[in-house]
Amino acid sequence: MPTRRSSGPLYLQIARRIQDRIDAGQYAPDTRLPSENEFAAEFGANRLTVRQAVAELARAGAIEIRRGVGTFVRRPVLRHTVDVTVDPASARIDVGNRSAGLPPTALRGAEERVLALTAAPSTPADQLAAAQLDCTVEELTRIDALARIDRRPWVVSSYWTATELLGPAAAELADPGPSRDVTEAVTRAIGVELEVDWRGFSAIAADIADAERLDVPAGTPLLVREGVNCAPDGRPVLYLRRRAIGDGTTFVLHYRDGRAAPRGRE
Amino acid sequence: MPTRRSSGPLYLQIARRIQDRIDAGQYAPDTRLPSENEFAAEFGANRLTVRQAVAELARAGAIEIRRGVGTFVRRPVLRHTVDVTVDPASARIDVGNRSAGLPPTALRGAEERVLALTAAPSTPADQLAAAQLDCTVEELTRIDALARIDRRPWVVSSYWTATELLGPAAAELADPGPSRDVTEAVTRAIGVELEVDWRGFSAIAADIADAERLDVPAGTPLLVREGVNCAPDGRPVLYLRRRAIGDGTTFVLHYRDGRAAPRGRE
DNA sequence: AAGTGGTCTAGACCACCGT
DNA sequence: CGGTGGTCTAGACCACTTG
Repeated sequence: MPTRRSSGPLYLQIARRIQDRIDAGQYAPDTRLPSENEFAAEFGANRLTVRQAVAELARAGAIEIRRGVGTFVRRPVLRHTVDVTVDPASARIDVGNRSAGLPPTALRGAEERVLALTAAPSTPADQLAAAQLDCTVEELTRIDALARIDRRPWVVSSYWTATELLGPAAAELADPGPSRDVTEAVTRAIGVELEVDWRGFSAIAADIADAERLDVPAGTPLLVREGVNCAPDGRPVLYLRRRAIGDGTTFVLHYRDGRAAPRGRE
Repeated sequence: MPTRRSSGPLYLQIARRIQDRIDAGQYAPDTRLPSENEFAAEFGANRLTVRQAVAELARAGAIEIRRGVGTFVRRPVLRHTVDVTVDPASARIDVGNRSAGLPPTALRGAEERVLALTAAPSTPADQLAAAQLDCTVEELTRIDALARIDRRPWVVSSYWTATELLGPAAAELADPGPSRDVTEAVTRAIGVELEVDWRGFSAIAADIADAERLDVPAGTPLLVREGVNCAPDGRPVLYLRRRAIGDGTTFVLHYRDGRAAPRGRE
């Protein structure tokens, strides 16, 4: 499923061009974008077509539309964080990680493949990862992977870790051929036992890139599960961020022993 | 913020009328809806206007559009459930519940008010709640509440419990005036100590009703946290389902003792 | 008052799907 | 092939915000 370059509907081409300018910093955060009429003139398209492109970016969360004022590049969102300390006795459980002994039925027909391996990446998400791992983006490698269930795209995962830690095992990971458990492969490449530091849940709109990989419309709700794994000495070593198609996934935490799974689910 | 009846843009009025027919069962699940041209003729509107209404419902997840074929009423989604058993030692921790000793800073400026109290409700969500609590919808009462942070809508919560269990305390709850901790008020009304059975996380698109309550566009990603609380004898007593504006909320689970909160968050 | 985005119409052509 | 949704245009009027 190669990324279409400059094909497809006109409104999508326009949306991509605007998004590219935002990514390039040509339109900075909080900056006002050109008006719909100005875009229409520039791209030689009808205002409604431009409008569709702009609406797409707004749904994807890239820009914000203020009626009667203009459209603006969005800054990374302010989040309300609800913190909970889980009993450290359960520290070894990686919520939602296959290697934690999940019932195999939960992920029957699942496979995961590496999409790309990028050294020294530089998007805003990469900056965040660097902050989590107390290092710079230059020291990082990002691994992008796509998991499918029954051949349908299900979750996009990104893993960040120090390039140095990956070492020669990186080459093996880069081979996009085989299906594998990427979490496990990365952990093995790093070569130390990792323990979970924290996990967070949130929901976002699919941006244009994730939308193409998951084969859903931009703006589709995605369930985000992110978190940090540490080396035994407590140093943060791995930051991961999964985006699952939200309305097809539930993470369930069971708090009581010996009870059945939630009822009434198909 | 009263619900607009038959006002507002034409495309929204049309969307509501179609949604009403779906809710009433007039258009059953998997049924094909009238074509855009047929709707246009019926409502005396342009096809593009109808199209906007239909797109709204599709974003809200109520219908599914199949190109070249037609639009169909969606059935409740098949979900992939990832189950994890948390050490029962942490059974008393209600993830994200204020009464569990969360740092007050996490929810500074928060308030929660009851919106409505409905006996014997009958939507699909109510059916699900009844299944979770091993009873019929006739025996249930649903409590809808809206929490705000700094006066901005933040999360819509629905609580289901047996009408009988609520007893006379229901009248007090129904008073929409005061701000209160609804979880705590309901628990007190029931009169027994409750413990957490399970909690689940998923992401959905805001339907038309939630979109109005949260003052966001239909289709906005919402972070869903749902679960069941039990009486000490193990009987499921309370089912709750919160929908938070997804891109403004993160639930963070800390697995290691004595570590700082996730870094790099604003 | 001027400029912005929001809604609506009329009409056209295309791409996709089933028969 | 016919019907469906998908895209695009041209033009119009409205509602909102700011100066």
